[in-house]
Amino acid sequence: MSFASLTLFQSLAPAPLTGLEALESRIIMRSHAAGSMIFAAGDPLTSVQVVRTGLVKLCYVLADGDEWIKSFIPEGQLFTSITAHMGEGGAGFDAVALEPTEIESLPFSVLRELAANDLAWAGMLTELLLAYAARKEARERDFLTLKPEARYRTLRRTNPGLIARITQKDLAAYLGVTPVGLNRIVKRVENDFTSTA
Amino acid sequence: MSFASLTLFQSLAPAPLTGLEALESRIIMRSHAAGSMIFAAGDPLTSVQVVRTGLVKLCYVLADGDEWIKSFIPEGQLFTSITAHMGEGGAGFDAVALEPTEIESLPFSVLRELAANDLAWAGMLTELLLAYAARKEARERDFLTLKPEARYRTLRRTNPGLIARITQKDLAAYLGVTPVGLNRIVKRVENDFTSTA
DNA sequence: ACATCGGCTTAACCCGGGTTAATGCGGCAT
DNA sequence: ATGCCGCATTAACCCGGGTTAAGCCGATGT
Repeated sequence: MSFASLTLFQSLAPAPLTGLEALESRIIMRSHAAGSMIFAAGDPLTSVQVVRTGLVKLCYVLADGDEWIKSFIPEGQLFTSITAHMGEGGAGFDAVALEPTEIESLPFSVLRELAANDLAWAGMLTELLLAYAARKEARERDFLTLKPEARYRTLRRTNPGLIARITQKDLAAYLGVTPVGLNRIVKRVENDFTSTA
Repeated sequence: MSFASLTLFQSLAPAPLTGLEALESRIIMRSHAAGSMIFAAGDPLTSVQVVRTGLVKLCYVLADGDEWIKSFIPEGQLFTSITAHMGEGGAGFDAVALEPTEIESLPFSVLRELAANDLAWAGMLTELLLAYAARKEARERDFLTLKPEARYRTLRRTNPGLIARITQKDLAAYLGVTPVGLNRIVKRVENDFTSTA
């Protein structure tokens, strides 16, 4: 049986991975209804999660109740809280299912163990972190160099599929504007397209 | 002789590193005058840089000439362009010395070679990337959840030393506001402190 | 000593997005 | 079928930071 996480790891490794059975036996599958919380900020988190089907949002919830979305995780992608694995205690954010979602969960310690003893696994981990760092860097760049409207236009161009799957409210929280603000932007952009066409 | 990069790597490795001589022999030292460019966006970049003394800024320069600062690299820190090592071609940003700066440069291929054949080096690379990812994540979070004034207040609290070393113009480019905008913020914050005191 | 240049400061005006609030709509539960 | 709740939409007003422009100051070069 081919779990999503196994093929994901294989695809990243510089050489064939051994010990997949050891990992496979530690995988736990879980289902989450749309809207349900997978883990909350502060929860102790010892595992890595792979989304098999569905969609997850990772979000910071501020003291005043404001919610800002760090990222969306669609099927086939992995997520975890980095700081939780650096001795900082719990997760740094909430994870919430946006659709009926199936998740594979496996202990981070297993992965760390494999990487500490096997060069192919260590190489896989490096690739994983490189890709993650590149994504975070791209997002930092967007926040630094683009205004809200340009951020929306960019996302609309590069990832229309995501926009179609989520609410405007969540999209606003991801882009760093309020729902009302985003609605204005969307209207403006639509007008641009219909009038130009 | 103990190069800065060697002690840096040692401090991150989960186990003692071997083959340090191989690396040491490939280190090139370079001096850069204040204001001089270390590399430009688009330049092919095959090396990793460690700042020994001085201060470097990494910045995106947009088509319209606007400059936004991705990060400041003080002595003892490492920097490189991640995307340049992922087959994307050149560096994604400029690197400019802000002070008289001495830099150790070493081929990334050497590091990759070591990591591909030695678990301790692979572990070091993992730690390095984890720390980097955590920093980028924290900055993303600041942009997402804080307004410009709050970003300035946070930096003022957590890293006053940096503020003292750079111009207000560069600080503005780092915080994502214009120089005029930052100047207003600084004045406001100073007033808060003197009137409360 | 002088001119130059870049960064800092301040002022005036502009504008995009924040805030609040009202309305409408669609999905869901009972 | 009905009531409810959360999201989308729209309007009115507010405000922080953007823009432009002017004056100032200190460092640098001649």
